[in-house]
This record gives sequence, structure tokens and C-alpha cells, in this order.
Amino acid sequence: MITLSEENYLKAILSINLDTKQLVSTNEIANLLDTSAASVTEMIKKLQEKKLVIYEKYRGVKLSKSGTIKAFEILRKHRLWETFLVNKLDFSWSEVHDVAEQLEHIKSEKLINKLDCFLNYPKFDPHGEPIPTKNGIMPSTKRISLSEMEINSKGIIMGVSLDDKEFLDYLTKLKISIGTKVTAIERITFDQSMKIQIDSTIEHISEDVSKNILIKITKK
Amino acid sequence: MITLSEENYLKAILSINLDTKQLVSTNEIANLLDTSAASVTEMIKKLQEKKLVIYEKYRGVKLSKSGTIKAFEILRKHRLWETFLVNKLDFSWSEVHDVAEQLEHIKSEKLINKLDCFLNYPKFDPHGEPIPTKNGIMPSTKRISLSEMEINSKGIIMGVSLDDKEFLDYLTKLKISIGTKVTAIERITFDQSMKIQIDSTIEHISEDVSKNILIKITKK
DNA sequence: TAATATTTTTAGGTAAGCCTAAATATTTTT
DNA sequence: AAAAATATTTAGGCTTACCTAAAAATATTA
Repeated sequence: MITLSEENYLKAILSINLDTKQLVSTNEIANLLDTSAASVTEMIKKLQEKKLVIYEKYRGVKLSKSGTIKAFEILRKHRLWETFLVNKLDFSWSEVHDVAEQLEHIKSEKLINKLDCFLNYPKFDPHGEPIPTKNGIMPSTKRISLSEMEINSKGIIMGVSLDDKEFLDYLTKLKISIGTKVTAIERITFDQSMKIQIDSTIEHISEDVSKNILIKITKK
Repeated sequence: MITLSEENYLKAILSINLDTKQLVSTNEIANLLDTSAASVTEMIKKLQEKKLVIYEKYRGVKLSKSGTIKAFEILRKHRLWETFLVNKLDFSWSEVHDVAEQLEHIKSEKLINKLDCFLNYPKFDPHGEPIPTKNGIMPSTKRISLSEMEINSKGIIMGVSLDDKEFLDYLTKLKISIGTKVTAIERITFDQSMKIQIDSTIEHISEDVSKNILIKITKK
């Protein structure tokens, strides 16, 4: 049996590892989970005994095969629940995270598979993140940040790389959501801010914003 | 903040109290929650400090005003989730209990209210039990057990009073579910078994079964 | 009503998951 | 490469929610 806390540690290791592909340090985990480094060390030892991680003292930790499977399962649950909350219960983009964080720990394989079916086997969650399949396979997507767009190219919003309420609310205000089409109009070299077209309106966004919007290029 | 365990104790006290309307004993709670009497005493003291129960040493315990509200909230969540599982995710009657037991502890008022709306404000759960409203009011229902039906009267199945997998599966086999119409055809006085009509077929059921089926009389 | 049985509480312990402070490794700087 | 800074682990404690065994209160029976 794997506890709720253990699940959170696995999830944290996975999410750091998805970015860095390196051994994950004690401090990184402690920061992400808002806990002390000492607690992390302790928990990692327990996960090691359960063969869920591979750990080398003072060097770092990574997920084992079974740990990876488990972590992807949790990620799958999280993203499916987020999809449910937004698509079925009409939650807004920015509200779903805390609730999904609880729902992801519900233990029932049947439940999550039925939910998947009910949602019509979605491939992406409301933030545009890919939902791992039942077999733990992550649909891959070639996405770049909006800040990398060439002027005059067109793209479609696929997600965000920052899960911050203020940021998401701002996007809502700009009428930017998953599936929205954008055209890069102009880049101001001074501050790397950009003018972009959404529907028929032109918006001017800072680099801080454009960097955290993920798109797929549809036309060069 | 109220913990998961505390919630389970409140729920247990409520469910015993709904039947007996008396002070609830330590042992009753221990049996229901499958724990030791000593643990119950300990927990009740904590609930007393939080003003969720009224407790008299060696005499028993009952819910306070705020404890009652809290307990009804949990019951509401449990029954709404069961309804979701059966009506939306296509779970069968007998499978939902364990999963709902987990889901009832998810903390989000918004979630449960949106779920209520999504399910179209159901008044009864799939077992026919009334779902408390947002304000903690329990819709009352005049229900009698099928065993009490007069011969030749008609009724409609409202629920069951036994939450046992074998029993529920047997009912499914008999094509008895919430909303099914029944007519009492004959009572065998020797063993109190009954012949009842469901759709156009006649079934013969034992008293053990008829006692645990709840109906509402539609025609004397 | 006294003896016995049952129920409930108290006392003392355990495991999980957290904490702080101190010790030890590792990395960076000079 | 030695000193200083930083990261990690160890040691010792705390709380929650459980346990068993023993003591105390209540209920039952003779």
C-alpha cells in the first residue's frame, strides 16, 4: 500500500524530472512540497525500501521503473479530474488545481477508467498538458512558447507553463484559452514584448506572459 | 480543521443515531468503525474539545449542533457521489460504496454544489436514501418495507435497508431497482415469503429479502 | 445486595510524517 | 588546496490515530 504522502513525493520527483532529466535533489523536492529537507531524506529512504526510487546518499534520487508507473498514474488521475471539473462541472481554468490535488489520490482503477470513458478519452487537460494513457504512455506534443513565435506565423494555444491564478485569470481576460488561434504581429526588441492577434483584436503582452503560453505552430 | 478520521467518527455517530435516537455507546462506534473501544474514547474526547459532540463519561455520546451539521454534510457528499457514480459513470448499485467512502472526504464546497447541479439536484441516492440539502435538511419519506405490503396493493421501489453486495446483486438479477413497480400477489403465512409481480413476471421472495426492500405505496 | 460479567476508560506503546538543531558531505570561492 | 558556504543527513521530539493490557465504572445475575 502506498500512502498519500508517498504519492505526493513520487509526483514531485516526476515533475522535477520531466524538466531536468537529472537526479533530483533533496532541496528541490523540499521546496516543491514546502517541507523540510530532513523530512525529504526520511521519506526518500522509505520509498527506496519500497523500491519506488533509486537513491544515492548526498547525490540525489530518481524514480525506479515501478515508481515511474505509479507517478504517471497519479498524473493521469490529476489531469483527468481537472478535465472533468472544467468540462463537466464548469469550473474555471484557474480553480481546478487544489481540488484535483485531492481527487488524484482516490484509489479505484475502475473509477478512473470510467471517468476517462465518460470524458471521451481526452488527450489533453484544460491547461493543454498531455494526459498519460492507462499504460502510462504520455502523448508527445511539439510545443513552443509563444515568445518563440516568428512574426507573421500563426499558432494555436496548447497550454501554459505557469500554474498561477493571477496569470490564468489574466489570460481569461485576454480571451486566451486552449484552442484559441493566435498570430504574431510584432515583436518589440527593446523588452521582447509582443503584439499578437486573437480573433480580430490585437493585444500587447509582455515577455513574462508570452514565455508562459505554449502553442503549436499552424502556419509559418 | 477537521480530519478524515474525525469525519468518519461523526458519520458513524450520525448513522447510529438516525436509528436509535439515543446516546451512542463507545462499543457501538467501535464495532461500526472496526476499531478498539479505547480508540473511540480517545477520539470522542478530541471531538468534545472541538465542540462537535456532547459526551458524558461512561454514558455515551451524541452530536452537537455543529457536529450534526458537519455529519449531514458528509452524508450529503457521500450520497451525491454515489449518485454520480451510478447515474453518470455507470457503476452498478453494489459497487459504489467504497469509492464514495473516499470521495465524501474531498474538501471543496464549490465542488459538491456544482456536482449537485450537474446531477440535477437529486433528492434520493441510487439506494433510495434521501440526500440532505445544502442546508442540512433531510427530505423525509414515508417508506415501508416490502414485507409490510398488503396483498394486492401496488408500490414503487424506493431503496434498500441492507447494503450487502450479494443482496444487491440478487436484486439486480430479479430486475428490482429504484423506481421499479411491484404488486403484492400472495403471502405464504408459513414462512412469510411473498409472491410479487415485477413487470409481467411473478417472483417468489423470502422474508429476509422483502424486509430489506423499501417501497412507497402507490395503490392500496 | 453481593458477586460476576460487561463496558468503558486510563496507561503506556507504536508507526507515519512532520519539525528543529547539530553533524557531516559536498561544492564553491579565495 | 584550504577555507567558507551550501546541501544533506542524523538525532531527538512532536502529533495523530491507532493498539493491548489493566483499572474503574456500570450492569446483570444469583
